[in-house]
Amino acid sequence: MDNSSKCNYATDILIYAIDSRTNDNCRGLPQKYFSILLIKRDKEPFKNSWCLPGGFVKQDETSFEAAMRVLKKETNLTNIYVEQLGIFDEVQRDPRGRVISTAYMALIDKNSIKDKLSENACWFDIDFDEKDKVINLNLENEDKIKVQVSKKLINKEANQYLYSLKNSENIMSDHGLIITRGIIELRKKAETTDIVFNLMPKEFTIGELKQVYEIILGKKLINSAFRRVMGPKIQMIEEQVKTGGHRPSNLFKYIGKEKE
Amino acid sequence: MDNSSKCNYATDILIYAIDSRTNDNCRGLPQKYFSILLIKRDKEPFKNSWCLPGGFVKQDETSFEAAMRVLKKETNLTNIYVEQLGIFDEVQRDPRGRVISTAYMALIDKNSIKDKLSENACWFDIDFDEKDKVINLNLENEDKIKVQVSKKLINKEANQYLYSLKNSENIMSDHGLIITRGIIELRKKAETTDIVFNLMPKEFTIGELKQVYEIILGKKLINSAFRRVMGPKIQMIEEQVKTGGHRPSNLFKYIGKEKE
DNA sequence: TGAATAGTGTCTGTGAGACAATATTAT
DNA sequence: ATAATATTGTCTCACAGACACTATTCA
Repeated sequence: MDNSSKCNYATDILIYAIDSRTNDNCRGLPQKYFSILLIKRDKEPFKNSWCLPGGFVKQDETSFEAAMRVLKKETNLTNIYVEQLGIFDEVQRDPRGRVISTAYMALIDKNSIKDKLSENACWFDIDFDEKDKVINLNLENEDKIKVQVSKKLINKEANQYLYSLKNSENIMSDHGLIITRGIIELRKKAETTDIVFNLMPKEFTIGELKQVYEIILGKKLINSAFRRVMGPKIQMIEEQVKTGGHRPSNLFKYIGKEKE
Repeated sequence: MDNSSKCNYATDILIYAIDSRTNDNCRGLPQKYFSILLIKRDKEPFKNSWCLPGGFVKQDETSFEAAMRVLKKETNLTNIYVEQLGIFDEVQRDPRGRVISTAYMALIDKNSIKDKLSENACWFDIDFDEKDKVINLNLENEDKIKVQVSKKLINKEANQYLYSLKNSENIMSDHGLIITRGIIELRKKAETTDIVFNLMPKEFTIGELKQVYEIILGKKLINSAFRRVMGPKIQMIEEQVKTGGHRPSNLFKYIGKEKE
């Protein structure tokens, strides 16, 4: 076998979580933010830009194992939801030469992180705006990262779109595109599965759950309909929580669908 | 950059189509079969086994471009539905050394193939049986290929399963697993999108369309409900077809949903 | 008291499942 | 006539959207 098809093989992992920060309004609930963990690069190429946690895949491991290794290093977590997003293999995506990367998406409950983040890691708030043909993604914390992705329908039957990077600032190569694809995938699954519960703590109120669904789906939900749908999937716990100047709420845990 | 993460990079393409063969019953409709195109290997490793069309990815092309190149070579088709299925990168999957492969799934209308298949290519009928924890896949034509895949729930919330190869006969390395994953993906999309129309000719009867849906979904559908759902997506054409000892049927074409 | 959220009730329309009934052709 | 499929109609039930109403807490 000759060398003509040899590529450097890397992995990148999207670590999404929900951040909860108190509001100005003393009676209101804390506001929730959808966020992603990024790393500040300390060497070339893209020095001082932000990038996804990741690295090269070793000869004796799969990209999944490599992604788990990176995840554990950054968050010290194991046993969480991880899904393969796909491969990113544009010829020119890395200035160092041909580097292809398998991207994974992880969903975590931020409260479960006990250790301090590494010095160059940082959670960014996600502002995601999907229009007909363009997606604007803004990530904000220490830095402001702007990404623009164009969206083109390529198969009407299967509702298949082609996403491609238009601009990106302060972020390595195609990582803005990968993040966008992850959010789209998450949104899609949020509408058809209970994937969102992977972002929740073990115990939560229905109000919190609804907040998280609203952030992920990018739209307001109807209260009673939401409760009706969630009802069979969750179970009340004895304890209650008093969160401010309003009626206290019950805590629930996820139990899955009643029948299947 | 050292050589420690260099992999041979390949692509494999699942080419699915519907085959239509006349029945014993002179009044009945021709029976439809779900089928896949395989290639008989003429060299080691796995000489005389069957495998997916594929090959190595060149330095100046993406895996998608490589897959399109293979697809054109085997079928002389372009401009058809193709979707990335994911990467298969188990360390031991190829005896020649580390070879990773990005798999694509293509759906075609078999009637659109005008050229003769290459000598070592052959369409296999698919018999797919998904049980609770095991999937049995049998492919039949010149040879009989048997594949057994185990299925394990790994995330209840997202309805995420891990599929792994248990046995496979007459087929190269993990290609039986890749085919299985493709069928599962197709089934899932058949329930939520109009992806099935990619397997249909431009003009078809509702009966034919229903037959194809029934093969893909692996279950019988209710006639009137099927027509009700398909109604807004299709449009009648002037011509009719007389297909046997029964009322002639109208021809339809796909137009997509009325409103969106 | 009133702001803010928690939780319940109810009306209505849509859409799927089930099944019945009619239509048309070739043998 | 009869087998086989095409096509239409209709009844019921479940469920989602919409919105109103009650409950409870703290400032």
